Amino acid sequence: MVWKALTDGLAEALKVTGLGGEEELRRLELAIPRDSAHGDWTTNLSLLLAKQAKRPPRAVAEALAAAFPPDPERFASVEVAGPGFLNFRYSQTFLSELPARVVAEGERFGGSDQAHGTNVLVEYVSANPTGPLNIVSARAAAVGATLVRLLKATGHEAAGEFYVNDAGNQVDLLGESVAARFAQRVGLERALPENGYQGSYVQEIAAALPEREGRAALDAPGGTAWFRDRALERMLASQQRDLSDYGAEFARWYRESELHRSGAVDSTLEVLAGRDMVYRALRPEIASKDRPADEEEREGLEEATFLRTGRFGDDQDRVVVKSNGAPTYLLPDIAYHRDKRARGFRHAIDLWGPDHHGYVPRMKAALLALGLEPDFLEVLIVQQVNLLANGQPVKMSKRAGEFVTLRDLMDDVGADCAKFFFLMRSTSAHLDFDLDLARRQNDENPAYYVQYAHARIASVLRFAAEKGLTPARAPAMAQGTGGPSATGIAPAETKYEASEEFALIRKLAAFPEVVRGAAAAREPHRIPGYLVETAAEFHRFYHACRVVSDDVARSRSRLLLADATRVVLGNGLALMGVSAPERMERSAEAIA
RNA sequence: GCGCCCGUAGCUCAAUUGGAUAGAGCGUUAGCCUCCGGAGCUAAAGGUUACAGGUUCGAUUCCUGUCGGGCGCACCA
Repeated sequence: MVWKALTDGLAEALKVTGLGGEEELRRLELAIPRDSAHGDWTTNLSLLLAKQAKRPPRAVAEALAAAFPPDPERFASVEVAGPGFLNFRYSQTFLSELPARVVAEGERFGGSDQAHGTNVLVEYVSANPTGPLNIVSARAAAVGATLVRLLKATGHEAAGEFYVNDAGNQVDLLGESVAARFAQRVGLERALPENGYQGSYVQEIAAALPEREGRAALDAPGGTAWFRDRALERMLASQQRDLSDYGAEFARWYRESELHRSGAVDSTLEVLAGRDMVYRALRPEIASKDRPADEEEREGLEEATFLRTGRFGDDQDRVVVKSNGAPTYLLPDIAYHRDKRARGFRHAIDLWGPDHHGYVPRMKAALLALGLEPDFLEVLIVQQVNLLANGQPVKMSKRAGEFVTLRDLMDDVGADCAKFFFLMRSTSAHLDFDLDLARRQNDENPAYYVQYAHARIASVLRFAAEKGLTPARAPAMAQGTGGPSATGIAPAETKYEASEEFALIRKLAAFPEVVRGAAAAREPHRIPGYLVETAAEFHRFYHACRVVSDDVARSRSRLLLADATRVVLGNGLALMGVSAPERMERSAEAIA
């Protein structure tokens, strides 16, 4: 991996010149400049070290460049540029051999073992099992699943998990709503509870219940539990089916009820008490002028149990056990994260919806109170999605149960297209999802651009094969040894001259760094961005360079480059969970 | 009132964690099919990065303030 070679080389240069050691190396930033005139890789290390070295940045850069160990297999030059950047340029050998290396590594190309197997748990979606998955869940599912794949690709032991809130008021309310709809179905009078769920799926669940048992449950003392349990399992199964069809994999569906049953909730409270982190008190006074109505409600309240989250950066202490003895949502959630750590995960990444961002300081504070490492939990907020149709926002009312579901979206624009659109944008930014554009199966739809390039390459390879031409390849290829010569292909066997060929090769060479950066920054949107650029680079190459021609050696070199591009596009799409088609049918709409 | 996300081309968004001349797509305009997939390519036009300060070799990025948009501020989950 080039990134590693540069890091090692600069470490050596720092040592030789006496400009720094491990401390300085930690500040090292390597990047692929957007302007290729600035080389294939660049670092600003000398600019960062100039002050402490008490030498001008350019002088530091000169010294580092001179001390950088020669590596003609990879680099042709190390230049000092601008105020003191160090720019590295690939050697012809490296570039000529790269396509063969990409094809030899196949689906492994782009990955690395950089993380050395660090355990990471990614919790995502975790929607309440009280209704169909909505559009924000669809976005979170695309992002979370891709994040897991990115982490795996960079050497993490990563797993996806869905936290099922199957305990508490919300599922009780679902049970009561279903019970009411069931009663109405069998001709009995029963009003929907206040704030009950109104979506049509509630009726569907009620309609599927066996009549005799249902009637018995309606009359039984605590019979709503019967409705609750059945509604819960049905909702859960439906969510699991939707996410599976959508391509979002979860290693485990972790139920909140397990935490209550196993005693993990109680023991977590005991641990917090043992650390002197909880106390019993009445709710603190809130400015009465803002909340006059609270005066009456507060009368007669018993003491609740508070957690000292205020000590750890939260605005105030939070209630973990209500005055009626029931835990708040926070306590089992703390127990859940404690369990994540106990299961051996070194790091937990949670993807939460936009309405939960206020909950982040509370949760982090709670885990600090528990004694977990400060950086154990990392929360990413998946911002909201605005659906647009005919250029107008699609109105969605959760109260009336009217909203576009994940299933609607898959049926409407397809899972591939939906995922591509969600992953195109930065997770932390609001997203306008243009349904009209996503529905369109023509050149205006960016989701097809990358897939088209992949299908086009497959077509060219098929065309060449019919003429008996195959991509250039070395007879014996060393597997998995890494390094530029690992393919064993001799440079003379591939012949590249055109600027479009080298531009494409350079773009392919950047893929591992894009994957590494996307994983490290938790920014999946870099992948589709890179793939669009790569597809564009391929199309440029394709227009400028005839691939299949009478020149057999050149044809085979170019077929190899096309094949390498196919591998990279395929790997990138696989990271996104988007299919890489060998063929694409022209739709009637596209032809018109 | 407090907190979080955000404000970049007509529209939707990037900008490699502070880097070199702020880039794509759509839309607009002008071109390119005897030939490997035209769902493609080439080019033009389009910017005081909301505004005002600050930090430094360097700011779209970090800090402060103002304006504007969205979302949160429960003994709900």
